[in-house]
Amino acid sequence: MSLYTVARDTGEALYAQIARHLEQELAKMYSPGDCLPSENDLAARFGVNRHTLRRAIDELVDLGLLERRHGRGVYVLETKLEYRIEGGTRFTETLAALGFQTNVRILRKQNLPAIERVAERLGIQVGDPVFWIETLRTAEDRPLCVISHFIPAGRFPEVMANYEGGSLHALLATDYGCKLKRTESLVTAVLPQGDDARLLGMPQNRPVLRVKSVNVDDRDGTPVEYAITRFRADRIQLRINP
Amino acid sequence: MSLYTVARDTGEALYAQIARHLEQELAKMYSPGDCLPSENDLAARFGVNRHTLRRAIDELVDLGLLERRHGRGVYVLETKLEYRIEGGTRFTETLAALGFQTNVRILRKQNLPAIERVAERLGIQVGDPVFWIETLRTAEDRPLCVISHFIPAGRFPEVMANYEGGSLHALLATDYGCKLKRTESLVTAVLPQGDDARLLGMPQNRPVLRVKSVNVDDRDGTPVEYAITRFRADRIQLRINP
DNA sequence: CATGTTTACTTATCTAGACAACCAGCCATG
DNA sequence: CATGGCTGGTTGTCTAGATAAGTAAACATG
Repeated sequence: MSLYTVARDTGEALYAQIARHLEQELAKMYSPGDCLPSENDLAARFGVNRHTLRRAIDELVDLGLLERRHGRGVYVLETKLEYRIEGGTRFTETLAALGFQTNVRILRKQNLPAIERVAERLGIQVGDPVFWIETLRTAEDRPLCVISHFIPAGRFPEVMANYEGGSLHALLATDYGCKLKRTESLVTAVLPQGDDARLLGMPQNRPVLRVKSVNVDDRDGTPVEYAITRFRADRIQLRINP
Repeated sequence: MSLYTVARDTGEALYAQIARHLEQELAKMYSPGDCLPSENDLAARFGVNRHTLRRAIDELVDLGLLERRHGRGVYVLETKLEYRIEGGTRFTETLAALGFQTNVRILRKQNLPAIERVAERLGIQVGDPVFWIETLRTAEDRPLCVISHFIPAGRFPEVMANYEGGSLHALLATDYGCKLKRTESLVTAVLPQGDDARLLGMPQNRPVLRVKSVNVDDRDGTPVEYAITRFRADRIQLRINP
């Protein structure tokens, strides 16, 4: 009996036991950036099939503790001490997939020099040219959210001319081959500012959910888009699952 | 070649293609509450192994579109305009870990019969006794959030008497050995109601972030606490990492 | 030295089959 | 009629093995 043998009779699934075990081990013996032993090795160590071990690792990946890197290994993630909620997904795309009739209206397209906050998130210099695209999205013909997109003009010179509605992300994917990946989302609640209340068809004194997000190109990790989305709070609810 | 045959050469994984296909089908041909064909049937229909089909369904379960019921089938969920982000973590504990001087003040402790909404989330019957504990948490001596905790009195009879401040979760852990795990969080923005604005020291017309969460005992999966937290929106920001 | 190739590793996906656990409804028995 | 068990169906888990595809470093070649 190896030290690592797992009891098989507690009713708890093997993969769950292994996940718990690994989680403790991570805290004790690993640091952020470390690479775990290969799946085959771990499977042998726990005396289970590789599929079962993968299922265990999947749990920890979902928890945000580990990250898989194809062809390289499984790595321990930073343990950020931020207000952290796992996850992150495309926002409006899911709604469309849910069968809601969604629509995009372009409110504004403009070329601007980057201010500090935008430059920092896009990884460019203050003053570098940035496309500022503002859109209004509706679901079932009722306004859902206003989005301000900021895109580095240097990297995507033709986006401004080519974007005529629809999914901006899809455009970046088809024209530039970007594989978009959301890196962070910050959620706050504020009162609507500027034209937002009017655009969203809501009273000035009702809150909006503001989500700031950065999308990077998963191929090289460079920021591609910084977006600030304002949802009508009465029409949206963020679900956060473990 | 069946109508449902999936191309196997596009680079996109089979399960992903099937997930996309099913997602569209859900929107067109199914209603909330419907039961899908069995995994075996679907696997046969798409001409793939049952494991591959399960993987596809897993995707849609993660998206919140479907729900598995052991021994019964896979069911279509309600499509509320609900926005889903993965993840979930303890809330105030993290702040303490960040080095903030935090404090808990008990506003109210009371024994109540469960109303439907609470009973449903705690997995008990309407009318069953529930402890309702309301707390105000401060960080650096400034009010941060008000939390309404609902705890099944039948399972934790002495909690009410024993809880005198500090971490309620810690109490549940030490006194009952609970291993708390957050199962879901729903985030909305609303205007403060009741005494919340006064308690939080903020104007009535500023929004609060309301987070509803359920904590279960990870050992047996039974709900242990249902909590509704109201954060001062100007003091908090939810970070959601992929 | 620079560059392309091979090789040995990794994770990713798919198939196949088995059994466990759970559920609902049918049916025999009292 | 009421109860309990049987039975066929469902999802849940585990094993086994194969192949694809990405990675990094050693290696060969110019």
